[in-house]
Amino acid sequence: MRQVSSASGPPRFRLMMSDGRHSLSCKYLALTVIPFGLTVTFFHFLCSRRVVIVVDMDILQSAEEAGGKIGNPTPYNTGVSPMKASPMKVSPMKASPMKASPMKASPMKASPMKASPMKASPMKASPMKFSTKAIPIANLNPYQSKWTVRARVTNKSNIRTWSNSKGEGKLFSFEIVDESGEIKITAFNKEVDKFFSLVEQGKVYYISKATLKVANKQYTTLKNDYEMTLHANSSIVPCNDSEGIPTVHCDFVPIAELENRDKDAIIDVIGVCKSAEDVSRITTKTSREVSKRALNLIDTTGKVVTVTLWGEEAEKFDGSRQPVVAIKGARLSDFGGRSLSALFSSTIMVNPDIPEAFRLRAWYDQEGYALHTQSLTETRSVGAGGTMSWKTLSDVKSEHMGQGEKADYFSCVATVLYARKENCLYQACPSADCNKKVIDQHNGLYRCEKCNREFPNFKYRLLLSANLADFGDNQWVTCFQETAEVLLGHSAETLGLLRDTNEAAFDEVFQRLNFTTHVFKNRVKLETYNDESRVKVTVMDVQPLDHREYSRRLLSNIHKLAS
DNA sequence: CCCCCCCC
Repeated sequence: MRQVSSASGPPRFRLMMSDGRHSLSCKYLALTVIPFGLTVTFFHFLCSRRVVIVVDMDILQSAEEAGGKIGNPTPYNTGVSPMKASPMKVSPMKASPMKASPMKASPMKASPMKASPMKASPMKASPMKFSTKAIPIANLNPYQSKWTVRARVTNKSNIRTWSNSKGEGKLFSFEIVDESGEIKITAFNKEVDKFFSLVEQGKVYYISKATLKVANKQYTTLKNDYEMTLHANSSIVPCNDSEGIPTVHCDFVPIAELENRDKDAIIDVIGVCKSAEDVSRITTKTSREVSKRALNLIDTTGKVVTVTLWGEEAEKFDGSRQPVVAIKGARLSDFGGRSLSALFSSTIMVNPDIPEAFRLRAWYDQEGYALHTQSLTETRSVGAGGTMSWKTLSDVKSEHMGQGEKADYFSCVATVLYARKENCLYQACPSADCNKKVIDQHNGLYRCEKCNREFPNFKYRLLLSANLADFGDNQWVTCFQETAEVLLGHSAETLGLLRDTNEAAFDEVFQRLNFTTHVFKNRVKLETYNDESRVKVTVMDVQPLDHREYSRRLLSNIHKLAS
């Protein structure tokens, strides 16, 4: 943009713009800078070609820096330029006069150039025949064509491409809401170029001349029988008067309440992101790669729930400062008990400017952070989906655990009284994934019956029997490779070598294990061998004891017993 | 005209 005159009266500029595909050179543009000056981010102007142009203030600033002088801001409705009529007087903006609603400085994205609605603007096709009388969204139907709605964009998608037997192309969609209802709007191909950057989440627009069709209920959660498709003559014009147009409305469900909701329910949730996973890439069943990131949200109910974000949302999320996260339209899953998954149609708001968020922030910073929390989402559920619960060793017997069809699982805090070093190591088949014990052929070869092969070598594996005790009982358990390595603090390989070369050091490893306390996760199952049935307890996981957490749990148990 | 909402 270049300033071409700046006498008294509004400055005039020559405007040249490019969106990378089209370029436009307007003759002269009558600029009327409104009093809020540089704090205003967007202007809506009409140039001599009767094209609505949205100009970012940054452009004006860079124009100024580049040598142009913008001059003192003049009130928008003074000093009508040589263009005779003030642009505002003929523009659809009339219905929403800027003078009546000073725009707030808003942190909008600063690249209006990306896809400016120039050249191919709908305004050109039918200049200024814009009805300013908006009708409610709820009154829209496919049988009337002359309508305008005034509504707020609530959920704008990214641009997506498709390719199938019917062809290929790109599209984006968004949802709009007014006081009467909501509707989904989709733009394809050329309309993507035309409208994608104009349409901003949270902003209010006049929208007209789009095609209405019956919505496929299979794909929408919106309460409307119809949806819109934009076409070449469709018009979307920003409206600065958002009075009476609702903002995004959320019905937040307290996290503790999620336990009582049905699987697959679409709900709104808000919580402090207490912790978040790193982003990771997973491959879906249809072998597509996608990013995911799980967040743990806590609210004043003291309960935590895991929410999974996908794709770009997962990648860009920053949980490092424990932000308040609100999600509109997450889907409730029964994975791990109760968990949530963001959908493409979900709106994810980080530190939203709403009272609930401020309340949560204050609560968390003052007390929530210290709370001993309980998650609705049972992470790391070892075993076949069964939930882990805390048991004492006497519970194992008194509750007849492991006697049923399926195995039972439990966690316990227990102390190793004794671990058998005899036969704790065996010589296993060296091939990957086969841990079968090999038979020493005493000719330098080891035979694996499972693989039906002889190998010149073997690998050591651990099968450790240990006696665990807590305050009420004791229990023999079996630890296989991984858990035994954790308990003994050495790899099976090292232990095998130690046993064969330094028996004293080998004994010392076992001595050190005695009377150490850990958190054990176990599997209990009735096993029958040679017509003899007995309950076997297998250790699935060993973790160090978190004394703080353990004490809290004991206190909580005392509390329950006392009440 | 899309319609993907996934993973443990």
